[in-house]
Amino acid sequence: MHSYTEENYLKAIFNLSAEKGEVSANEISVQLKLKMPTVNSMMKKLAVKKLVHYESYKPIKLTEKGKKEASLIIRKHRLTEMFLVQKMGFGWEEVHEIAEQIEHLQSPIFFERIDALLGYPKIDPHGSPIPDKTGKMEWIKYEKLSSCKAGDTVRLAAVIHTTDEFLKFLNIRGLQLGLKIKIKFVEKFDSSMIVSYNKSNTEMLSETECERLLVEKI
Amino acid sequence: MHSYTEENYLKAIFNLSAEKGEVSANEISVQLKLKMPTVNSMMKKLAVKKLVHYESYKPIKLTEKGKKEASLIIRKHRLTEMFLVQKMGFGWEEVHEIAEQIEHLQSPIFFERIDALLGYPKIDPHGSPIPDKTGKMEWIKYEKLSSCKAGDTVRLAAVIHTTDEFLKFLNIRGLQLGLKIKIKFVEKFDSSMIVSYNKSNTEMLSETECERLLVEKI
DNA sequence: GATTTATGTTAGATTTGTCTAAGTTATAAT
DNA sequence: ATTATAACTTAGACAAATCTAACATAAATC
Repeated sequence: MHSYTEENYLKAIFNLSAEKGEVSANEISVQLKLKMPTVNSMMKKLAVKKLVHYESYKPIKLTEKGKKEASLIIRKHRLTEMFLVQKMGFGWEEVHEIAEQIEHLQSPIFFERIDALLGYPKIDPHGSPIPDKTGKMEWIKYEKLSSCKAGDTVRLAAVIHTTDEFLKFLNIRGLQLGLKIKIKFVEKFDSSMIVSYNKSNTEMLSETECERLLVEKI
Repeated sequence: MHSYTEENYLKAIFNLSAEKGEVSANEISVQLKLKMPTVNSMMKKLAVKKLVHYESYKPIKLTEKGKKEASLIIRKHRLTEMFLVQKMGFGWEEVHEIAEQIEHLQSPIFFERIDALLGYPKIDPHGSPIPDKTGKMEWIKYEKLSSCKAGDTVRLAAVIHTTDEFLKFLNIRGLQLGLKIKIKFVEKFDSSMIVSYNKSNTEMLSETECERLLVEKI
């Protein structure tokens, strides 16, 4: 179908344009660690294949076709991450790199089997939604922890902008999805929070950290 | 390390030269479905990398380094096949194609985990030995079923020159590794055999089929 | 509004892995 | 032993994906 390389572009564009619906060529080049002319020529190629809307000097958007293709790759990525955690005993901080490779496998039966063995999961180990077979994906509307107030009690639902380091940071503090967290205090000048959970733990979380934690109010 | 393409050449050369210790460029081109000049230029490249011994108009041999690299890819392939069968419920006829892709993953922890989850298996689902981490592999010296005589009782130990079709053929007849088989009769003119197993089954196996079944005498 | 800076584009080179066409060497057949 | 066939090599072309250098446009700043 599409090359490994094209798939990586589609995924990058999808992720980078998640909020605004469009990306600059520059952002893509930073994300994929490629030079701008490389991105430029790939955009022309993807435009010919009707995967992106591309006009000179304008931001890049995925077409409907492009979005679907990207979603299906992300589906494979997230199913794989879930399988690695649930069935192979990996930590949530170990799975990204492996899934980056497995997501490109061309084998519908392989991913169908993973899906079935996992019981058709709706979210991945980081709380991100897994697109369905048609490429549809729905983000449940969680709040950022950073937007909560002192006194709120919330449940940790997802981690965004995950890096191995941040996930290890959460591991050390015993912070995992589903955990009930009580916000004790919000520092005025830097928006850091004092939170408690698991009956005994009390921790300070910086604003950056709170921006990356999605929660649902209880 | 080495490219996906180079890995496929190494594996092909390893498999094709298993018996004689050397291969012709022509055999490689047939195996990989590539034209001869393509193979020729790759041989020069692999020779520069000290992975093969190559001299004009002479058969191709893997160097020790080349053998080790090839064995480690085959190790990943066979571990993967075992995992797909034992842990994911695939049939032995379904796993080759998937393992062909997974064998190229660059992730030592992934294959170490597979190995551990399987309990460090020594053979794959088709009875082929799995090389160890240093690339060493030992074929237990099985006999071909075709070399056995009427009256012999044997245990099915491995299937060689496997194709999906042949494995499905065995599935239909309930022939699986470990099975005790009694040779009832050997037809003189075509070397086909009448065998019985599982108390009730009696089947005729052609010479070609018997050549592909490795057994140990009981 | 003019100028500087950041972003985007074009042109052309490079690497990898493939091909076809043409020529060379070895092997098989008469 | 000569010839015919099969196997191998060389030369040169091509596509994919990358790069650098030079140029063009848009955005930001003064």
